[in-house]
Amino acid sequence: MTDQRFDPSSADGRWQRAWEVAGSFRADSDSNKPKSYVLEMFPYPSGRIHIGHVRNYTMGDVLARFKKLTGHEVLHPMGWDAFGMPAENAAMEKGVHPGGWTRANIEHMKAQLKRLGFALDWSRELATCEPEYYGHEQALFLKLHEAGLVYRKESEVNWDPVDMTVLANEQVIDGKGWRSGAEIEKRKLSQWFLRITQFADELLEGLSSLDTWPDKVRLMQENWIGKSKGLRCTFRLVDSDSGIEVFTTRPDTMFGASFVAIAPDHPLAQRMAATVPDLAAFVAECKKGGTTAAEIETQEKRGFNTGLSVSHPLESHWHLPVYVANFVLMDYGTGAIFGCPAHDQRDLDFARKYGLPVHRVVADGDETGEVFRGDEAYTGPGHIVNSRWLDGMTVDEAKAAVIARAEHEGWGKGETQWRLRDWGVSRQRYWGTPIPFIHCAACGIVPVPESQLPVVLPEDVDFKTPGNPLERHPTWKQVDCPGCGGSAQRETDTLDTFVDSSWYFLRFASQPTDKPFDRDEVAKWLPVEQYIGGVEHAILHLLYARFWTRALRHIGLIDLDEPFASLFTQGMVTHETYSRPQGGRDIWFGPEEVERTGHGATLRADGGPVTIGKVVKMSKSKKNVVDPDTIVDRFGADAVRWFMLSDSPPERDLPWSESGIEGCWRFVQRLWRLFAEHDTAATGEDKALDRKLHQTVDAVARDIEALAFNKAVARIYELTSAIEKAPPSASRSGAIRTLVQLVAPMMPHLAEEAWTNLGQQGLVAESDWPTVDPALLVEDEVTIAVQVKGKLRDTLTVAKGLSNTELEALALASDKVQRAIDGAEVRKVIVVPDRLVNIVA
RNA sequence: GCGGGUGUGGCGGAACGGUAGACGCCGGGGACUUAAAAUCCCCUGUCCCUUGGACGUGUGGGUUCGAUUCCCACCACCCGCACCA
Repeated sequence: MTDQRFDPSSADGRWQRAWEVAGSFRADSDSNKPKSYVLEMFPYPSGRIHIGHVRNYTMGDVLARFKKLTGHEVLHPMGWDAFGMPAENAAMEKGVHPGGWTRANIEHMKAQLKRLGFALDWSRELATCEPEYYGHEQALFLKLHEAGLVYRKESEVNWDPVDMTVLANEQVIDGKGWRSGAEIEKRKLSQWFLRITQFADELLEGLSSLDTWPDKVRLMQENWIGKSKGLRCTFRLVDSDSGIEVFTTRPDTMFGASFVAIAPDHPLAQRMAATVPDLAAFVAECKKGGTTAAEIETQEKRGFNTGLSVSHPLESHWHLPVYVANFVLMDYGTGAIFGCPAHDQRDLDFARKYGLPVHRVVADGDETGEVFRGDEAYTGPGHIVNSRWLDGMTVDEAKAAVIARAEHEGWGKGETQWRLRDWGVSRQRYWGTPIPFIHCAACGIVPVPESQLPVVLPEDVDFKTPGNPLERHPTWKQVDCPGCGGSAQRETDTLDTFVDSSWYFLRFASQPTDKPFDRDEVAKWLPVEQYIGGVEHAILHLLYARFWTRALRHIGLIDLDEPFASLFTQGMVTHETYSRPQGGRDIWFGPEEVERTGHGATLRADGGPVTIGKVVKMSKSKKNVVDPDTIVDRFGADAVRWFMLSDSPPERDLPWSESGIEGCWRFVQRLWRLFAEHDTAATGEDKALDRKLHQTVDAVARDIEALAFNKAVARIYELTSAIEKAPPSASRSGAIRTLVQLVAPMMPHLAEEAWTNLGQQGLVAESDWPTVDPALLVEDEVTIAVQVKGKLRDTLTVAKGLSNTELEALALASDKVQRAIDGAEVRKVIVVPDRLVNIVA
């Protein structure tokens, strides 16, 4: 006799051990089954698993388990994106070592993941912070260097002048350092770059082959790469031989130009600043603040009139003033622009502020006057006006015409420009992959010989003072030059952690000790059939991984263009917030501190009311987090997994709720009763139930493959109700056995327990997905909607496949329809077979 | 500021241009019980002159016999913006 209730506290661990003993989720490279590589973005080991991880990994797990049931050899691995800033912050705040902290976090989080019963091949686990991983990364970096894809150049960082350290963008708050509170400055450093722009065209073209990626991600990447055709041309300085080189994507608006602006770090600005103190002060002022685009573009547009003038290339006696402006970026184009205020918002803001002329040169309607009014630039299509020989052309025609003339007259040429910039990978930090180069006074910058890899991080570092501990370490950076043998220094920059995550999916395919990956194993498993992670990675991580894959193919290490055949971006897990104003600001309470009471909520501690706030992403600062361990303790892994899959479509946010998880718990028990209490000896056929069963199996399979888990869940609820209501029969017994298999990918522990209790041999995780009889998928009756002038007036249940005339006659015979027509003349009847009749009267 | 997305009952959501609200949660009523828990059954978009009807998918327009779905404009919220991962 089975227990009355399903007890996850005993069943979960028992089945997790059974899978481990059976090696159910070991991926066998030599299997001749079709291969399926299911991958979720690996986590940063922050300390504890977040409920968002649980959602992400549950989705991948359902797919991986389903693939196994449908006859695939599945690779479903897990690892750790283990380098990064939080470990150094912990070291500074708590005095622990980043390595010890990270490894302890990994142990804890691994145990948390295991409790959820994920079908992972733990034999392939990796952590990017171990030399066994990053040593291979150093070797790859050196190979890319040999191929000319790695170089050094100057680039700006956020400099904290008090802590004397480089800050990440997130450490700059309102232009000030997060610890010191000092005003941040932009400072130039010589840094390492990867030549991603060499692949810009390929990365753009490749997007069209990724037709199972979300359109939004492809669009975002396309915009990020930002291919644009434009004109590079020279504006000659008046009374000088030299000029200012400008790049523009809008040569059509050239006659609307009213000024030229250069970046504060443009060579001309730098030269002039040396002799003009006011300009030097302005340039220094521009150095304040952070380096992010959002910050630069939202700050007030300011400029400094240099007093210089340039001639307009199309009209040499027409002179334009030259400004140094804080919104012009040295990194993009030539570091100089011409401003056409009427048709660019930034230029318009600037022109209004400095009283510069605003000429309309593109018109979309009757308004064609030269004087442009208002504070909203017109950037849409139209025809050119007030522009001499360009008048009447479309924007595109005018662009081509100006480029043609510039090339003919020799003052400029058409050019393709990319918004994408090369990837700066230098980080002035300890907890990352050391960049394997040596600085020698005699030989310059020399690669570490492959035989000396890995360059291992020193363990004995201190975090008491800010800055890079590698730089300060007493001995680590002192080495002999591999070239001349003289004394030299190691590079102390480490690699951006995005490098670590740009090839981990290759290392999962095989883990040889003498090389980063085995080419044949990569060929067997890659590309990843389904990659799942958050939208926040839509651009950077995914673009870098695509680039790295192409770069490795370029140097002949693999034969793969795109690493991820299909991509899915899941939504966040959210929760309502609880707060109470105190001392002029809100203080927040966690869900476990609060009692929900009908409409409101009270604080358990004092019984007083708290405000129920917005439903937002779970975060420590708002305290609206739930801990996966706690809920697994209370409800077991299956109820938690089921909740992760129910209700919300997987690409949308999922609001966590106490009542929701309780509902899932009740459903687990409801299934358990159904499995335990039914009459296994019953005989006889139940055609309607058979039909429902086969329709459900078919639909659930399609839903899982489309990752529409919420729909699969809804169908399983429907089938469960249908089985519960059906009288005992052989059909019903069969349906219950099949239902166990349907829920097995989602609630694997319950399913194993039930499978055994039903007398089935082996593990349900290793069984075969039920087959569908196509004959049972079709219904023989359909319900037809009958509308009069588009409004529903009646429904008819009729045999499937009636002709249009039969349906029309049946519809007109309806009393309700006749009442709605009310004697009016029937002008038209629209019939959609097996669906609807619409009478237009 | 720029790029991308989302918007449907009290809540999460479903719906090849064709019956809006499947399925779940909450709530209400009932059954069982000494009682509670658990479980089961029924009801549950709003409004009205309630055997019926009107309204209703962020807002305002448009296309169509018919629009949650397609087009245009707007509003609100969310994500990304190159050193958070």
